[in-house]
Formats: sequence, structure tokens, C-alpha cells
Amino acid sequence: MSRVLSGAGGGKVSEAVRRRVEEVARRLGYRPNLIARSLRKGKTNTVALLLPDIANPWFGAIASLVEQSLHRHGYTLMLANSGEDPDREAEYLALLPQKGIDGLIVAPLLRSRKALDQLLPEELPLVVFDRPVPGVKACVSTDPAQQTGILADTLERVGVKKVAMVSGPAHIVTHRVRDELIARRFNVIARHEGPAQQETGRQAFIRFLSLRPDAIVCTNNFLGEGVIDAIEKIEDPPIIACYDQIAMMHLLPLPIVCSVQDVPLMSEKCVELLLAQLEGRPGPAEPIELQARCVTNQRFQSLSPA
Amino acid sequence: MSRVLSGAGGGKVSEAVRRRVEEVARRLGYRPNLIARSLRKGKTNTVALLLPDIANPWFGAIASLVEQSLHRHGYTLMLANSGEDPDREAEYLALLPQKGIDGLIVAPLLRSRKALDQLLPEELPLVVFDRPVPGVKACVSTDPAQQTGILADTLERVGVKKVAMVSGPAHIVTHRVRDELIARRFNVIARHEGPAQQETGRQAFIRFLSLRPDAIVCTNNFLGEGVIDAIEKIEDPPIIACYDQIAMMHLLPLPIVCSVQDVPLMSEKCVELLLAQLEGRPGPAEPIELQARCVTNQRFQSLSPA
DNA sequence: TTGTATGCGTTATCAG
DNA sequence: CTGATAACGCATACAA
Repeated sequence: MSRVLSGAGGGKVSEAVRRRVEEVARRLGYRPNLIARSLRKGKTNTVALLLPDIANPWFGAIASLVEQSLHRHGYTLMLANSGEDPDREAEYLALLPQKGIDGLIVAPLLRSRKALDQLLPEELPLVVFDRPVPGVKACVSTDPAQQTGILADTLERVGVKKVAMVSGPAHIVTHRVRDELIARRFNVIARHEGPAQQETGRQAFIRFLSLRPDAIVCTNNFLGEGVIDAIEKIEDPPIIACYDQIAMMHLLPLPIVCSVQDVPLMSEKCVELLLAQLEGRPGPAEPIELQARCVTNQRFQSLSPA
Repeated sequence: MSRVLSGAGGGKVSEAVRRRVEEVARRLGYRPNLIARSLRKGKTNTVALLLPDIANPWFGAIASLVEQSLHRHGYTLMLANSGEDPDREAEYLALLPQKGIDGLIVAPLLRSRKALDQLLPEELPLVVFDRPVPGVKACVSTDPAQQTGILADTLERVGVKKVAMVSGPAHIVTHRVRDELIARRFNVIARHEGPAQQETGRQAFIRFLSLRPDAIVCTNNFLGEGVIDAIEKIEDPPIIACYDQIAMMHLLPLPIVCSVQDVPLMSEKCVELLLAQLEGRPGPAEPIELQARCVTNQRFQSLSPA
């Protein structure tokens, strides 16, 4: 019975019986109970992806690509969203393994390996991305120095000296590091910090109105969109610099420069690293750091070099 | 033992034993196996949300809101993504219930109630949204006539006669209906159909270059962004009309009008309808239809009325 | 090759 | 109030 339906008879089942069983199964509309199977086999063929904000299109793109890739490998994706809330994240970190997952991919809010180990079962295959955690080897992120370096170089080339910063929460590594690295290269005349969402960008721009910075630097695309959305008059607009892509930037009537990460590659590496652990293969000895590339729009390109 | 840990002793457990059990549980790092619990209780406290495209920010926003709402009600969200692929959708429709979910919220590709019933267990609490399926009562969508009506009215008011259409796949109700309703109000001089993604919008605009329509109407925001992204020169730009919000539309140097749906309300209603079924309450007798509202940018507002 | 019995970790039930 | 035991649906080891 089980032998034929689960396919795993080891070839040790006669054609006659197989047909009879299959026929009856179909007639009765039999559906294997995968949760019973999981209990028995200790495997769920499900992988969880825990994101800080699924409303952010950047994470949406990651989710889409990871799902496709896992699906090709026979795994179902279980997507969870913490909304950048440490409590919800902790809850999911503890809950997801209990619900039965074979592995976890996460862009964590948590800062330490210890915190992760406390919540997660010791042996759970784990991949961290976007936000490296010290001590976690299975990790994919973008080289922060290179990422910010090309952005700062591009800004310097057109004579930017004074910048205003719009930053996501400092307790999130990516935002904090970007903020710090920019501060080393430019004179930061103003700074606005808040949730990494459009609304924060809007508020920041209003605060910066009278300051006339050479450029406004945002630690992610969502903040950048908020800033741009708040701009009303466009005479002598500031330069907008941000991380990751801004939609329709070519047509926007202000100079924009973005340091964009390689989303498809990052997604692919995440899945690769997780599958390696799931199949018992050895992962890489060190975290993977990808390269970013700089993109500018026409308005930016027509700026006169300093 | 179980009595204390599962909390469900019915108050029939002494303080002394409770403490002793809790102490030992903590010492051993005990974690309840929720998949065993699900098997026994026949309940998972998990709800699946099956989306056609999680990379589309509109669905991302829905996902985020639905997750928050379900979380407040003690359910975990399991998000799945079909990528607008009928086969993947069918697979998930069959798979998710087997994996153990208490209910399902879906924006389906499928067109018929029969097709759904074939894949889904009969008794599974189900909510359909965005894309109504005939015969499914638990359904939340936006009134198509009203939605398109306000868009067409706004366009007519500025003298639009000839439009070019950029449409998502015709087998998806929302795209087909929007396309048809627009065609009844305007002279459609060109039409480009393809996957509801930015790339399709870009290709469409290139095809429309020489036609000089009064407006380009897109059946969703993603297509609209693609069209705008493809526009290079902005002398005498066409009007862009689309469904749902386009980011930073106020600053874009061309007239834009959007008929936007109420995403928060739609998410809330989805959860409401599902919870009603989960708790055995009677749902509404008829599908719910929400109202859309029209938004224009400054460039559109400065157009002279016809 | 096929039938049968046991256990996966819980919870519910039934004695004690 | 508490301890033991069966059953959830499946896969596997073992017996036939």
C-alpha cells in the first residue's frame, strides 16, 4: 500500500498489485498526508525564507527568485515576514523549525550568532544573507566597502562635498555600515534616521529643505523613493544617491545615482549554500561577498565633472 | 506532562507538578514538535497565501498586511508564489493542503470553481481575492465597472479619444475585463499583450512610438512602470493611465492617472472572511466588491479640459 | 513479492 | 488530580 504510493518500494512490487492499489486510491480520492509523512521521515521538503519586509520590492524580488530556484530542486518555500520587528523575528525563528522545515534562509535583524543559536535548533541548515552575522559562515552579502566606494567615487567626480543622509535603523548592519562609510568620505551636514520605508524618506526631505546639500544619500531604495516622492519643485534639485535600483530613474528630472546589488546572483547563492548543507556537502569556508555596480540616469550624466 | 506544556490542562494540574515539569523542560531545552501536534489535533494554525507574483509590489503590500493581520489572530502565514504559471499554481493548490494548512487565501489564475474543487479538499476554508471565481462566495475584489469608469471619465474629461492598450494576459480576469471595458469607451488604435511585468510595458511603448495615441492605458501598475521606463524623449508625452499606484508619479514629467484599489481594506477583508470560516461563523452571502479611487499627478492636472 | 506490526511526538481518554 | 495508553497517518523493518 504505502510501497506503491510513496513510490519507494525499491522496485519490489508487482505490476498487478500496483495497478489495483492505484485504481482504488484514485477512486477514493486518496491524498497522502504529508504532515504524517514528515513526522515519520523527519523531513518536510520545505524551506523557510524569513524576511524583514516583504513589502519592499527588493526583498520581493529575492523571494520570487529563491522560490523558483527551490521549486526546481523539489522544495517548497515557506515565506515569513517579520516586518523589521525583533519580537516577531524571534518568534518566527523559534516557531518555523517547530513547524517543520529542513532549512532556513534569513536576512536577520539579530546581531549575534549567540542570539541565533539560542532560538534555532543546533543542527538546522542555515543561510544568512544581506546582513552578515559574525560567526555564520553560510552567508551571502555585498562587499560594503566596494558598494559604497563606487557610489562615493561617482559623487566625488561631480564635486559633491556636503551630503545629507537618510538612514534606516542603525541597529541594522547594512544601514549602519553604509552610513558610516559615507560619513568618512563626505561632510555630513544633516542626518535623518527612521524605519527603512518611504515615509521616512519624505520626512527627511522636508527637514533638509533649507540646508541645500550637494547630495542626499539614502541607505536603501525605499528611502530614496520617499525622498523623491516628497520633492515638489525641481529647480536646482539635489543629487539623489542610494543603494539599489530606483524604478523609472531615467525619466525623473533630477540627478540620480544608485549602487545596485546583484539580486539574481544573491538569490542563487543563497539556495546553493542551503542545498549544500541539506545534501551534506561542505559549504564554503568563508562568507560570500558579491560586487555592486553603479547606475546613473541622464540628468546625472549631464552634470559637469568637478 | 502534556497537560502543563500544552497549557490545556483545564486548570486540573497542581502547582507543584507544573513547576517541576516546567523546570525539567527548560533544562532539557524541550521544544514541542508542532508537526506531531498537528497530526494529532488536525489543526496547524497555519494559513497559506498563494500569490501569482510576489515580485509585484502590489502583491507584496497585500502579503505584508495579511501576514500582520493573521499574526495578530494567532496564525502563521505560509506564502507561496506561482509566478503566474498555471502548472505551479495547480501544484501548490494540491500540495499546500497536504502540507497541512487550516485555510487558503488565493488570487487564482484558474477560471472555474470546478478546477479549484478538483485540486482542493472539499472542506478547506478558502478565500479568493483580486480575481473573482464564479461560484466562490468568499471573495474580495474591486468593482471593475466603477474602477474603470472613474479612469475613463477622467481621461474623457481631458479629451482623450484614441488609446493604445498594454494588457496583461487575457486569461487573467482582471486584465481581460479592464481591457474590454476600456475598449468600450475609447477608440483602441493599438494593443500589446504579454506577461504583467515591466518588460512587456517597455516593448509595448516601443511598438506604439509612431502611433501617437492620446493615452496609453495599462492594465496594471507594473506594465505602467515599464512603459514609463521606456520613454526617452519627453516632448509632447502621451498620457499614461493605469491601475494601481505608480511610485513617485508626482515628479514624473508626463501626465499620469491611476485608478487605485484599496489595498489595506482588501487585505483586511480577506483575513476577515477566512477567520469567519475557520471559526465556523457564516460568511457573507455574496462576494465583496470594493471601490477604487482616481489619482492624478500635477502634469495631468494642468492638462486643458476638452 | 506481500502482509503486518511498530514507532515518529502529540494529545485525548480512561483508569487509578 | 495524575499516570498510563491508544490513535493521528505514514514508512519501514520484519515476518510470512
